Amino acid sequence: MPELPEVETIRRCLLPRVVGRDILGVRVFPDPKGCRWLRGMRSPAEFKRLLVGRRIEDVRRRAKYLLFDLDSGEILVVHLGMSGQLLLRPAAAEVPRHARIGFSLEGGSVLYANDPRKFGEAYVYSEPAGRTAVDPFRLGPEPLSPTWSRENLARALAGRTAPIKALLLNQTLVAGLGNIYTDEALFRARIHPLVPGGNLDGARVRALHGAVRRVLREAIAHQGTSAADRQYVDGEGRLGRFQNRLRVYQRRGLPCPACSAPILTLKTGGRTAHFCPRCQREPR
DNA sequence: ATTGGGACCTGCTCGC
DNA sequence: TGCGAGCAGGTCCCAA
Repeated sequence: MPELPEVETIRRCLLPRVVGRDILGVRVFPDPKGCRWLRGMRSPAEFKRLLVGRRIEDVRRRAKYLLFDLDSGEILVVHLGMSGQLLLRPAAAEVPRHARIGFSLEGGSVLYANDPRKFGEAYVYSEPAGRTAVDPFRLGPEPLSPTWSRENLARALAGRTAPIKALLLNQTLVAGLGNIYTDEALFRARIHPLVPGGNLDGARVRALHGAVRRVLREAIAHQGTSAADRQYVDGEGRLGRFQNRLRVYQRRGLPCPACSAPILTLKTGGRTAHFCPRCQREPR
């Protein structure tokens, strides 16, 4: 579910609500098949030991990862996978249906990791021994960073034969884009999703670089995309609003906002790409 | 090395 | 109304 704008929206929601608070307790909800959420940790007990009594000093984002800086110097790393949510609720409120972890915070609230599909993950990064799974710090550049230049994108694409759609989804080339925003950026740059990345000339790389930044900024300004299944909500359970501004994603068969041709979809790399066949020229 | 396909899970929607 | 197939925004792993 959550791509860079959704994770950033969650971060901004949680920041004033959790920073400066102590973690009073950690509850790991039992799962008959094992809690995949903690697969990066040796055990739930180890996870709790590293967190209970720690104060949250900051909440940062790296690509689609949320990083909770702890007063121990360690970092609670959370990735929401496809269906994960971080929900802040009063301690007396109902436990979310798919709760995997509950972090009880000073002040009477509980931060729940709620995730029906269990693709999410949390672990404490305590350089280097505590981390055994994903390394969030070996991702490609942040697309909204001032240092991510169009030359940087051009270098990443040079010589690549894979479809540009697949390359934009590759987190080591540029980090934080998922299926929604790759489709939306390619539409805005008028590039067909199957064009081999290395075939893009300077003008099109420049257009793509600008489109990626614009679409991400606009999506953050609208609190992310809560698409058809409405799974994405921020820490207070609020929906995003960018779904009203999507131009191609989840608009198959609807008219292109630029030229009115019906939006088409295709499959590439196991993902559905949405595009306008008239505005985004077929590669040859 | 790069590319492409499948696997991992559960819940929801759609068509019959 | 009920059922199975297909689909879903992410990442990892493997084989070619």
